Amino acid sequence: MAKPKLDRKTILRNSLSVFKEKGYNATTMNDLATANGILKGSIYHYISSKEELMIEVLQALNDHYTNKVFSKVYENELSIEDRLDELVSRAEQIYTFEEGGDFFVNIGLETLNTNPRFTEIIRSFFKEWFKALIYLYMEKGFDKEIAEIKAETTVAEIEGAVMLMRLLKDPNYLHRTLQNLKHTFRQTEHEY
Amino acid sequence: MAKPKLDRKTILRNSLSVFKEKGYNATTMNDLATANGILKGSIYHYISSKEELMIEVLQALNDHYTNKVFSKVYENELSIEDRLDELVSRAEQIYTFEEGGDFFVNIGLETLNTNPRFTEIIRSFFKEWFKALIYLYMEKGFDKEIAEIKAETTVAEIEGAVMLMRLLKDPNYLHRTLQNLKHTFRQTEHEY
Amino acid sequence: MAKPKLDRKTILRNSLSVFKEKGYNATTMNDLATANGILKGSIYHYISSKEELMIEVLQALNDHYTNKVFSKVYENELSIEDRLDELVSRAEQIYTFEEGGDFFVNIGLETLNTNPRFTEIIRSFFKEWFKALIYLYMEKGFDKEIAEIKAETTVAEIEGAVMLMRLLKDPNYLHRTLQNLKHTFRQTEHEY
Amino acid sequence: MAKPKLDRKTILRNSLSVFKEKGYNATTMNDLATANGILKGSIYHYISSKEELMIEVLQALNDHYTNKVFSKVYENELSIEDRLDELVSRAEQIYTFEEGGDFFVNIGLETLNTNPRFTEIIRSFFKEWFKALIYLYMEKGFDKEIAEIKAETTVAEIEGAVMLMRLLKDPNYLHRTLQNLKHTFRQTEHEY
DNA sequence: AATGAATGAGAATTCATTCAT
DNA sequence: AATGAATGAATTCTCATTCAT
Repeated sequence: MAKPKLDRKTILRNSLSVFKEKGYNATTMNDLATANGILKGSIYHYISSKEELMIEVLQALNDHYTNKVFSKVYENELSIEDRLDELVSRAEQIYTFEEGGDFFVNIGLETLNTNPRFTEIIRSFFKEWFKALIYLYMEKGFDKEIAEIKAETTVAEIEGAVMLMRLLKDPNYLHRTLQNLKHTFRQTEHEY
Repeated sequence: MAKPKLDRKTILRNSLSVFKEKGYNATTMNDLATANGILKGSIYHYISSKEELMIEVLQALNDHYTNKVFSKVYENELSIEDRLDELVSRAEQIYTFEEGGDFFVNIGLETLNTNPRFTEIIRSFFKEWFKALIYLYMEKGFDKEIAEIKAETTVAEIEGAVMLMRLLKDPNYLHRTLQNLKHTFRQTEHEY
Repeated sequence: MAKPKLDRKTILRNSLSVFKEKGYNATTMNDLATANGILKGSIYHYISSKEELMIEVLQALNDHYTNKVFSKVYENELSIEDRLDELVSRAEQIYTFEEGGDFFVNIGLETLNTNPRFTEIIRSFFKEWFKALIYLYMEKGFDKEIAEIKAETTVAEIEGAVMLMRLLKDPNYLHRTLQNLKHTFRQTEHEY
Repeated sequence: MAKPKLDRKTILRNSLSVFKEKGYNATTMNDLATANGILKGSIYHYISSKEELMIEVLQALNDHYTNKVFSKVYENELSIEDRLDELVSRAEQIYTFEEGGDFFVNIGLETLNTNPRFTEIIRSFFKEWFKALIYLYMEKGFDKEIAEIKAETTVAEIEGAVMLMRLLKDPNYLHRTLQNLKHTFRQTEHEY
């Protein structure tokens, strides 16, 4: 046998893909091994347990969003509106094409009462997202309190739309929601 | 020993409560039996399998919402606004107090790729909900197309808020979202 | 199928017999189930884990020795010499016929650095044995300090003989050792 | 990278040390490799299997005792008493400092019914030990039969004491036993 | 020689389901 | 109906061993 030498990133990506499709409990170690092109027993060369693997996946995703997506919001090169657009586009791209951007919600809800370690990471993801949106809305001129509510509503809307998109197999839900968000954001100033 | 014979409704309610807390896969037949005050072996006197039980639970819930909640929307005794209020209040009550009103979403997402029979019922639930909202928005004067979008957005917002409420353990998300919805609904006419 | 309804004692006896033959690590749950006339999956109706089963076995044995064997030593109906004889005969009977009376030693040594919970029970067994012998030797007129050394030597000799008996498949080791013990005990007084 | 090539003796010593601590079944090839400063896959350059390794370890130990320890007994340079002292001192040193001199007993008991090849070597070790002691006791003037019994008792006492020492974590057991042995040996003649 | 990776045969344990009483 | 017991398939994880580089 040659040496495909699975690197960490590949393993995490392949595993994410399986977890996305089946959720945590319904995913077997066999599923994960197969997705990585190896046999059940071999996956333990790379990970120590199913739970640890999920935690690594969640952490990697959280890091990615925090450092690569949400962080854009604090860079001054673009206008505020463009930064929201950027954030939204990234979200749409992720949710639509990687089919399962609502991973945090899915896993979060499925394991809410059984795996506090998962929940912790997932909460931190949403807090970072809130922070980014609150920052944007405050830059846009809203009071902190209002900005907070708007941030929460935005996230709720996006997550709700993603969920409907998945359940009802209609990608338009998300697209419409995001369009609406961008539109509203640009308009908002006129109201105040 | 005169154990009160378990009636269908009781079983479904008790089972729903367990499924809500643990999800589908993580719930064992033992959990379900215990929640019904009987032993594992006995539950098969009432149901034929875990899967059928879940289907019955989903169907009962769907029936309840369709016939008791969404149907109110078509009754002309109240004003349109009051009918939305009614719908929203019901939602808040259910989601907040029964802590787990997002049952359809949770189970739907968890079993999306593994149990099409569940998905089917869940989809029909959302379609009924949409229908009710679309009807309301059209009564309010919106075009069909706009009404559809508004209905979807409304559901997405509510479901998103419920998710955040559960994940972040903050019931305010939902309350604020629903307040906002009612408010917007009443105001909308002035814009047009 | 009828209902053989395994009672606790039977399970513990059957399991003891397997553990005696194969030791702790080499015994599989399948071995234990088979010895109890059931299938692997069924044994979990009676026990929660292999480790807990072993603990129960050790505890039952320890209780038996403490309450049924060592306790005889403190009853005044017999002469001291007869009480030692009694203790010794019991030991011989157990070690010889139940082939594996050195269970405590075997399991103790095998799991010394891996299962402190086992070790604890095993230590308590030896302490009770010491206590009984020290009592006898003191009744016989020896100083506490001497009695302690004699007790330890006695146990060491018996256990050593049992080991040799097992390893070398010669039951005479034990018999001779015990004979010698009884003999020496009766003679001792003349020396002092 | 110039790793000092592992010589046979080093491997056997390192492996012995691991087997002593964990026993046969609980020792993994990984434990053995690590103890030898190499990785799991590499150990097969030196040995062919876990079982063969254990056999080599047992054989090396047996050779050592037979040729370096027990053989002293037959050399006429020292008095008989000094030869026993020598034997005993060696025993004490080995058992106490290498903490695990009861290796033959431990492994013997653990694998008695599963690895006859181990048992064979272990039996031969005890036979050599007996032979040496019988020789000593006969030189001392005892009849063959008495000498045999005394030899057996001596070994039983030492092994029993070592076992108690390990289980009860008290090194005094062995020391007292050996002192007693030497003392008795020197005294014995006066009784006859 | 050394190693990293892979393998596959079990190991303990869980659990939905069946069934005799 | 209720139950205790049994079942057997599936699941996670371990580990001795093999092998390409």
